[in-house]
Parts: sequence; structure tokens; C-alpha cells
Amino acid sequence: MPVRVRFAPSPTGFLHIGGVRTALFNWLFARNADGEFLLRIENTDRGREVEQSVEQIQRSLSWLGLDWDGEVAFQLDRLERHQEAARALVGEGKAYEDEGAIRFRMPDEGTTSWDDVIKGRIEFPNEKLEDVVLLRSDGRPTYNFASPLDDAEDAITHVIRGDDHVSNTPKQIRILEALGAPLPAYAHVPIVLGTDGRRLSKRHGAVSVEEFRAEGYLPEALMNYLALLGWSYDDRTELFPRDELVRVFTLDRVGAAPATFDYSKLEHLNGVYLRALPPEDYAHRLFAYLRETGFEGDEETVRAAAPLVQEKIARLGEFPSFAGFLFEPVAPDPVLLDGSAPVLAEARETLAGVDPFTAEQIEAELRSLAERLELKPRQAFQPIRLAVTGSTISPGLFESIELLGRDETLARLSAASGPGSPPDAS
RNA sequence: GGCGCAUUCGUCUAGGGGCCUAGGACGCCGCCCUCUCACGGCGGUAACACGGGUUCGAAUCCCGUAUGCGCCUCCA
Repeated sequence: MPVRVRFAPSPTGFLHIGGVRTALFNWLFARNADGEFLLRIENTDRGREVEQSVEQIQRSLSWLGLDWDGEVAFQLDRLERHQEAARALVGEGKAYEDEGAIRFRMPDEGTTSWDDVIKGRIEFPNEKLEDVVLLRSDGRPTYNFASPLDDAEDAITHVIRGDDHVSNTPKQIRILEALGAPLPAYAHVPIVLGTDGRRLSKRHGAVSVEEFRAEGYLPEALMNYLALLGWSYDDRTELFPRDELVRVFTLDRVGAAPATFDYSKLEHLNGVYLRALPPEDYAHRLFAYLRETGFEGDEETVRAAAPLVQEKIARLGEFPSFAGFLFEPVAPDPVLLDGSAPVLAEARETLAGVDPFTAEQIEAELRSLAERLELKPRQAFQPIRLAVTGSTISPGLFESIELLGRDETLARLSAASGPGSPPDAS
């Protein structure tokens, strides 16, 4: 029997990073087995439905490269079949009417159990299973009825979902049995916690895929990180390109304990992916990202600056604060510039005569200038960096100067060394 | 409260009776490289929740306790 899994979010908001990980595990499992990955929207609670969320969910999955098979399904579209099934159960005495709603008759004795692919054997005493509502009085099915029914109809072989569904599972198993439907395998993946040890929520900084995207994370890095949250291949391998992940992923290596989301590790991994990009790709993706976020620098300069920042930043979103000086005027802190006027004036003079105006030539001449002035390289270069880039942190100084161009560089040096700059120039 | 699940460095994890004086990664600290920041290199800090068993031997098996999380909705 071919593997068939589904990701079944409710359209109650954006795709949360914990949900994405569940989707990822489903997708990896399906692709690894050459099976199918379906997307089903569980919208039986119309009241909580959030507009645009279905589009957003699809956009987030697509961005991450989690492609689904077939059309997106909507639970409510199968309303008739749900009602039919409920009526049949009532007819067989397995369910009964209760003030307009239909309830399922759960067994009172014995236990219901299954071998969870991730958590092992789980057993529930039947006396704890209440008679769940199948159909609300308005005729709409509830989640615990619609979900297993749809799974059966879609021939889902493995239900891979968050472990907050563990206690629903025995109920769904009983319903499926009453329906005479085959049981899928269940794999309950632990939830993702925020840094405060609580379930990840909006309190924890970025949690939606869109936010990570906006901050300049690469989808492949996020995927790699998410895969490592609760799953591991061995005791040392951490870098998994997408295809490799698909090849080696197995459910039995998913851990049973909840994991805490670690932003700094994600950032580290993102930096690794960013640095590994071929320079052309890097420039291209950097520019595409900046455009998306509304940054208005010209493409030529962005592309030229790309190699200067590739080794330096871990998120594309750091670009503006790091290389923004190439696109807009700077305002260096006069206090930090105090006493630097002489060096800056000398540098200005030197740079006025550098020819050709290349990083290599600029470096050579500024170094000899430092020597002449008997200054250590950093003593000479730091004020220049400040004057030219407006910050004590910047890409390589000489490359930056070359890119900025001679005129602008000289102007900035003048401005920083000119009268009125140092408060106590007299 | 009931039921369920979980519990190895701060975090993600390796580990499935002797290979563990517990390995890797992120973070953190120090040193080196160095025009700043990063990268890179080297070194360091740091964990088997607790208590009982089982066994010649337990991080690994069993029981209990504690703690955390989840569910207990005509939510999903």
C-alpha cells in the first residue's frame, strides 16, 4: 500500500512554526517513501475561520518547498458524507441523538490502545472516553468525527500530527472501528516550545513562517533547522540539503520529548547556508529579498556589495544596517571622531590621488600612509571607517571605499574632519 | 482534579546493559588570525530530575516521586 499522509491545519491564522514542522515531517516521510502528501483544511468551525489564512498557509508551505499532491481539500466540502455516516451509525445503534446533536457511544469497559510510531504503545482506559459529539445540532461534523472519516476516505496510511492529539486518538480509533474503516498508523510528534518552556506562541518573537522570511532566513536553512528540532540522523551530521533530508528521514528517529526553539542556532545555520551560496546566487537572492522588503537601493550597487557582506551577515535582513552607507548619507558620532581630524585629512589627500581607485590600490596607499604617520593599522583605519561608513562595524574598509566611489568618500572624509565636527576643535 | 505523554550540558541532540571518567552542534568564555564585524583555527565551561529496585554491571530495564507539557469544548 503506497504511503499517503496529509497535513491538516485549521484556517484559524497564519502557519505557526510548530505546525510547519509537523507539515515538514509529513512531507519528508511521504517523499522519502515515494508516497503522497495531501493538504486538507479542517474548517468545520467556521466561526474561528480567519480570512486569508488558507492563502497564507499555502504561501508558507510553497516558500519552504513543501509541495502537496492534488488539490487542496476542505473538510466542509464533505458535509453530506459526514452526515450520512453519522446517520448510519445511529441506525446501527452505535450513536444516538442528544438534544439535536449526535453522539457516539463509546465503550465503557476495557482499553483502547495503539502502537504509536514515535511514542510506542499507548493505552487508554475506555471508561475515560466520553460519548463525543459527531454532529453538532446544526448538522456540521466535529473535528473528532470529520478528521478520521476524511482520513479513511483519503486512504491515509500514516497520521503524523502534533502530540496534542494523543488523547483524541482512542476516540477516533473507536469511531473508525465502528465505521468498519481500516486504522492508519499514528505518529505523534512532540510540540515545539518557546524559550520560556511554554508552547510556542506569539509571545516568542518570530513564529510565523512569513516572519522568518521577512527577517532574511533562507527556506532551505529553516527547513534544515526545523528537521533537526526533534529529529536527528546520527550523533554529528547537522547539514542536510533538501534532497539529502528526504533520502535519510525516518520517523523512528523522531524524539518523543518536546523541543525548545532556539533562534540563535537557526541564525547560525542560516549563516552557514548563506555563506555556502555561489556568489551569483547570493547576489540574486539578496536583491530579491531586499526588493520584497521594500529596500530601495539600486540593483547594481546591491549586487556589487553582495560579496562584501556574504561572509559577514547571518540573515539577509542585516544588510541594510551593515551596508546601508552605500545607499544613503551617514552621520558618524562626533564623540567617536574626536581627535581624528588630522588622520582623516591625510586620508582624504591620499585617496584623492589613488589611481586606479581599486580596493587593492586603496589598501596599499592607506597602509603606507599609516606607516608614515606611525599609526597602527587599526588606529588609522578605524576613524576612516567611521567617517566613511558612519559605523565602527562595516564590510572590508578598502572594498567599501572602492564601492562608495572617490567623490563620495572624499566628501565624507571632509565632512568628518572639517571645522565644526569636533566639538573642541579650537 | 482525571487521563496521557515526557524528563541527558542553558538549548538541539547522540546514546537502546559493559565501547560513557557520557560524544557532536548552537550559545557562552579564553587564545590565535585580523582594518572593525564576521568567518576560520585552537582550547575551555557545562548534563544522565530524584528515590528505590533488577543485574556481576544502568544514562540505558522496572516501580514510585517530582516537575513540565497536552487533552478533558456541539475548538481543531
